[in-house]
Amino acid sequence: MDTLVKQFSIIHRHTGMLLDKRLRKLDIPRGLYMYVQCVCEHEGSSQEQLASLMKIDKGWVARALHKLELQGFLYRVTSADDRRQLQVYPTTKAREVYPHILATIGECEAVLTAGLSPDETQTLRGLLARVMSEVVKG
Amino acid sequence: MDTLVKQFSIIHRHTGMLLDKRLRKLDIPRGLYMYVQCVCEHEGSSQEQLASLMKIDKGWVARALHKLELQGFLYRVTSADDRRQLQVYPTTKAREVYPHILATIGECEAVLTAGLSPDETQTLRGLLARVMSEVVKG
DNA sequence: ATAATTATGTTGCCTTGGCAACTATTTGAA
DNA sequence: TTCAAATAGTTGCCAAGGCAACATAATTAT
Repeated sequence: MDTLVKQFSIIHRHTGMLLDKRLRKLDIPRGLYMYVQCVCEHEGSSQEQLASLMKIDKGWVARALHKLELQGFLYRVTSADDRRQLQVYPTTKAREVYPHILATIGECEAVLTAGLSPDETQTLRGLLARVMSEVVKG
Repeated sequence: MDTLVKQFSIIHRHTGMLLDKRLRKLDIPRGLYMYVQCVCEHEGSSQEQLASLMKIDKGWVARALHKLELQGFLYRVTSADDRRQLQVYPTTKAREVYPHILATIGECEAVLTAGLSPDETQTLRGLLARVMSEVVKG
């Protein structure tokens, strides 16, 4: 039996490949889908907040959002009450693509759970949630 | 509840950070521990075989093994019966560091499973093994 | 036996993402 | 009030890894 570390590594990398293949058809920059998703679901959040939601380095978040802004998926406005903050909003383009992103994620999850019963899938989700909360606190 | 895709992404990235922190103390190039481990456990395999065991792109495997060879963790000899193949062997340095790698992986797994009972951990391993076999076949 | 195909490894180019240093703003304390 | 500390974002640098093109060697078919 493999180690958990190895299992997570393999699953994550191959899930990424599945997503890439499917997202390329929509005109979404591969690997940036999650920023579009997150911004659609948390309109007006600051970059720091988005980084914390996704548990991703704020430096990379800044770059990713910049790219997506250039490509017309979102826009950023300086917050009125704290001029350091940028509030991020989705454009119409993002909102149009959002349901397709959800569908794509759904397809990938269907692949991941193809060998599992609905009950087992639920068990897995729960266990992962608990693993996640341990690993993020280090 | 987060999507599985997101959960796997967060867990994988943060597990990587845990490993990095610990491996830096041993003199192992961060992120290359798994190649040392794999070569110790499958002496004499070709690069193609190692890539397939780890489900990692052979191009990156070639580069990783080259680095590790320069740092004295392994050596590669052209196979006698197929002169295209390189057979990879661990050096004494690798064998010395191997138990520390296992210990480090163990520590990280302890963090991951800190919120789980032994039974739940076993369940998780089993579910992940099945998810893995689905995702690698695409 | 030679030509076409397949297999192995190498390399270039690309993206994701972590870390650290830096700037600018805001807040809090002397 | 002014000066120090905390906070938000940006940028440079680095590593991991996927993909495709390539060279060389082996295999198969003609």
